Amino acid sequence: MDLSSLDIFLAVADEQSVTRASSRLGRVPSNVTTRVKQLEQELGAALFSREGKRMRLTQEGEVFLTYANRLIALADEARGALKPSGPAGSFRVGTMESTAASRLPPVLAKFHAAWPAVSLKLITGGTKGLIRQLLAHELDCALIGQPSVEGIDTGYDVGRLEGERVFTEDLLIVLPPRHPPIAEAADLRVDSLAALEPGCTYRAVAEHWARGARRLRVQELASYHAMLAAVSTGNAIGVMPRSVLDLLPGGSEVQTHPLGRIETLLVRRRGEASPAFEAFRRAFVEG
DNA sequence: TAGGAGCCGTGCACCGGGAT
DNA sequence: ATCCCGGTGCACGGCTCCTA
Repeated sequence: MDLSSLDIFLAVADEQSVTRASSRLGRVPSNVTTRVKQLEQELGAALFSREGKRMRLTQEGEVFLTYANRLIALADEARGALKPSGPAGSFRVGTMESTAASRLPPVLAKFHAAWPAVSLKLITGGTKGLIRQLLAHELDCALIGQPSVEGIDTGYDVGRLEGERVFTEDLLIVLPPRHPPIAEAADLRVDSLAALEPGCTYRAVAEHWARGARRLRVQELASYHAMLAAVSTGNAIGVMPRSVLDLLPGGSEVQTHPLGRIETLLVRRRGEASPAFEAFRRAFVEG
């Protein structure tokens, strides 16, 4: 088992296609097929199930994926550690959509300028999904939302992860332009909540806030632009940080109700700090 | 240093599945 | 039924490493 075999395995797992993986890797498909088969023979397990033309990871493949990600990341880290000039290699950062839009641009610009040798990959998602990916070694660190209210489980496991606060967000319920002002959830005139995926911390906080007073039907949307558009029609409320609302065109036309403060944490697996992570962390701390 | 063995990548042909 | 696309197998050539 060598690193190139792992690269090939990861590319096929990611693309679910030999042809797309081969094109991404700059190899011919037959070579990719051969290398995958060799790896399967060496491991004594079928990593993929061939379903027609689709290459799907088997259960063994899913298990091996975690290890392959760890091995590749460790190799990158080892190469980076030997470079006196600073961190290098790939660095995978998971982030909430809102953080990526409103907070990260200046941090990323600073990081890229300081460490051009680091190939940074940004993956967006909800807090729960990001934590799962971090624990599965599919990410090197993640920016997650951590509410202060009790009773909301984000999946943040302090035994296996460690993190520090990098931002504080003012979370808002976003109300349609002509909705009367509210003091609590019972004052709502609509029963639809436009929100992102189920693992989104902000969505969980909004649902927790409305619990008991109103049963909100969730309209699941893919972006904050779509959320604001849904709110503007008058049929739904939304939930987003003030920093995001301020960036959206039309954001000043809706009404808001404060939902409290949410910490954004920069988290990593406990005890694992690569040179690239330290450099990334400094980009936040030193502003 | 030269020759052989083994490994790896490429090119081509073939097969099967899906779309039209 | 036909065509197209994607996965696979095989032959071949190039490269590297080992040994005499």
